[in-house]
Amino acid sequence: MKRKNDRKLQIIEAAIKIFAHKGFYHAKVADVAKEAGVADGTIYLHFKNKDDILISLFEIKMEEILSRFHAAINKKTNPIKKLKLFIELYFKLIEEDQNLAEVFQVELRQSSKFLKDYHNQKFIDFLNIIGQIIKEGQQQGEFRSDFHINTMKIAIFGALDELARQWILSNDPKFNLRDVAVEMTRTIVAGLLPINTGDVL
Amino acid sequence: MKRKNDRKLQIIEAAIKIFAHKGFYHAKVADVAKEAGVADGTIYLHFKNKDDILISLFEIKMEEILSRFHAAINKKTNPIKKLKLFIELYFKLIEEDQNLAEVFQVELRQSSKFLKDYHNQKFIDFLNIIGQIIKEGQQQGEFRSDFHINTMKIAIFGALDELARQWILSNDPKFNLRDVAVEMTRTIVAGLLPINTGDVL
Amino acid sequence: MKRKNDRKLQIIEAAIKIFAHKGFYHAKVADVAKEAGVADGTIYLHFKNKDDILISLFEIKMEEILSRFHAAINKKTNPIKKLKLFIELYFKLIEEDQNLAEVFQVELRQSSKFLKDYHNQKFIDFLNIIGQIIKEGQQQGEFRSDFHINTMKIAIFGALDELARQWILSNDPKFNLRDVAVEMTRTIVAGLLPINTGDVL
Amino acid sequence: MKRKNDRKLQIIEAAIKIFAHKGFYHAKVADVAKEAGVADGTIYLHFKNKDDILISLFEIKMEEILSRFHAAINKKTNPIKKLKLFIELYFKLIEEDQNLAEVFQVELRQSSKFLKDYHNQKFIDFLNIIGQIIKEGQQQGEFRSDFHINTMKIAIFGALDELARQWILSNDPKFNLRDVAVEMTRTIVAGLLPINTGDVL
DNA sequence: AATGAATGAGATTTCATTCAT
DNA sequence: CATGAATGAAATCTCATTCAT
Repeated sequence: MKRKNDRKLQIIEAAIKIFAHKGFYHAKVADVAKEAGVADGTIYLHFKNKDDILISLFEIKMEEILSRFHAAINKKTNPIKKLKLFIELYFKLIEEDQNLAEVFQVELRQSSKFLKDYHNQKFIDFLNIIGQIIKEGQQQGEFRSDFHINTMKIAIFGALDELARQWILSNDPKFNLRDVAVEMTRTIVAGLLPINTGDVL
Repeated sequence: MKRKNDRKLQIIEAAIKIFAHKGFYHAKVADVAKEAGVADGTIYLHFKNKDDILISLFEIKMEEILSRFHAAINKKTNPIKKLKLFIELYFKLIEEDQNLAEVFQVELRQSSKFLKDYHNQKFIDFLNIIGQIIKEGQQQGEFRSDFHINTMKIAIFGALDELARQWILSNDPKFNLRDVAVEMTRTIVAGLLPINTGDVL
Repeated sequence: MKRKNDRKLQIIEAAIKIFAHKGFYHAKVADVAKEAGVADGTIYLHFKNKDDILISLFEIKMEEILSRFHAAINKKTNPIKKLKLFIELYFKLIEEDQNLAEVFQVELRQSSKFLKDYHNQKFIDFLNIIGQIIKEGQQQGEFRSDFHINTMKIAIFGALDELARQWILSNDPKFNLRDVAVEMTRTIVAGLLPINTGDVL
Repeated sequence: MKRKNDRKLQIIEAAIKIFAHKGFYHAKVADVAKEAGVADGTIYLHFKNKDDILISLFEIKMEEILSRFHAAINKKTNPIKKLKLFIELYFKLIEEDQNLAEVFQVELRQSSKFLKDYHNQKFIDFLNIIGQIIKEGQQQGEFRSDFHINTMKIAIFGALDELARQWILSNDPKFNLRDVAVEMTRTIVAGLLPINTGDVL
């Protein structure tokens, strides 16, 4: 049993690399097999079809990520600290495994719409980490309450995600995600604090 | 015998519809031809190949969008008003032509990495509309200066874009982009105002 | 009527050039039209289809060639002189219009087998010029009689033709067809003279 | 599961038959596949593309032919005997495998100009068998020396080749290649013997 | 379980030919 | 007569998936 899972992970790691470099549609199953060092047919002992590789990859990796995020964030109690940490963790994640990041950013975004029967619950869970933090912030009076949590969690994720994407696409060495994390934390928190902006708008 | 440009636009409109519904990779050139009411071969009188349909589509539509945004935003002088307007225009754009929005959001994001020799200058121009607004805001002392314009323009675009994407993907009638515009304007402006957050972080 | 024929010849000249450079199958009717300076559709006012361009081209040009050869050769009476002249005329023909030569050599050879309903009578007539010369030579006792005219006319044509082909393909400036004509005349005549070779074979 | 080479040869044999009957350009890859009893896609496991079938076919068959000719001819020492043998072998080759002959005669002649990057070294080697025989003949004083070997090898090949082609195209049962071989040997040898023809020319 | 040769459906693209102007 | 935009049949080639070994 352990062995079987090893082989599956081995294929997934190969798939991440290949999908990141060629894109899901341009990647051939044979490419993944070669990168994984197995025969083409072996892929089909572990995955239903090509789509299933992408879905499984996402499920498995996302589970790891969710655990990691939950574990780290639950150690803090202050919502602002939690938000700061989330941002740091997110950019660290991107930096650590660019290939995985690229697959998530580009391929899954596009694919979830076309992969049959795939409801992307893990992504929703991920967004909800932010949602939960904001909620606590509102409950504790640290954040304004004149916005919807569902809107804001998407907006925050979108901001971080787009920064991550542009960081991946650009190869500018001056584009440093740690600095970006500091900037973004400051700005996002500023945007959420209970400060009246009514007079300028 | 239609004017050459008419025929090209007719195919582009069909392509937007088809690509939005099926996705670029799942869409057949024959689908586009049928939707446009022309023969398959006619496509190739106007476009080099399938990729070229997507690129041309983007170039032409993006030009329109850039003009429209520039024209509207240049009528205002106050950076905060400009930012507010940008957000409104962006969501209006998404609402007006969901198919186009979907193609831009999903297909082009994925494709721009693989379409050969396609440097997406128009997208950079679009981002720079936000960049320019922020810059003016900083110069006029309306916004903080402790962040990079290039970071912030990406973040703002990412936030709006992700909201738009989720709006398109969800069909929740309660998810109203006009309300979102109001919320986001308030929050983004709050995030940029020259207010010290140092004490909470 | 004269005008109509002019237009047809104009297309034929263009076709010779295009077919010589690209080969019949790789040449597009549109290429021929462009080279001729007419619209694609105009071609079909003068020719039934693409095959018909090649056939007509051959018929018209071959008629000219046959007349020219007959006229020149009939001025001589001696079969050896006639043969010498034929060889000279043939290489001169090749040198004069390489494009036409190339079309005849490569395209027609291949095409006559696949062009529907085309029995290549003109080519037979051309071979028979040689046949007639040999026949006269035999009758006048200048040539041996222990070979078949039909065999020999093909062999002689083949020798000259292959030399022409290689001359066209090579661009060796030292490969001079006039010298070749001299050599070949000497050798062919030697091969036909009534000299017994029985002892060496 | 056949040996890889078996499968390739099987496809080549099918291709020879199909190309001979329909011509390279009119033959569909699907025709070859069907004749070979394999799926269309299988062709592409062994050949890069349709052109590659023709080139591979030529290379493989030509190698066989060159070996066979070299082996047989090297058993003789006398140049005249060698030439006689060459002629016999050539016509035998044509008779033995008419389909292959047809492909070589018609298709390759036409194609070699267009198949990209294909320098037909094997054909040059084949011509040089004749060249070598003539050279030996000259060195041993059996043949005249007042002609160029490079000219004569082409002429001899051309004569034989055109006879072969006409034999294939005609279906005349009286057209017998063995008789032709005898005639041609006599004539070619006569043409090369050191006999002065200066007085008749 | 693993292999990898074989499959064959399916998509892009070409281009000879037509016909309304 | 001439045009050239439009047609659409047809062919090459790809690649996810299967299955005998």
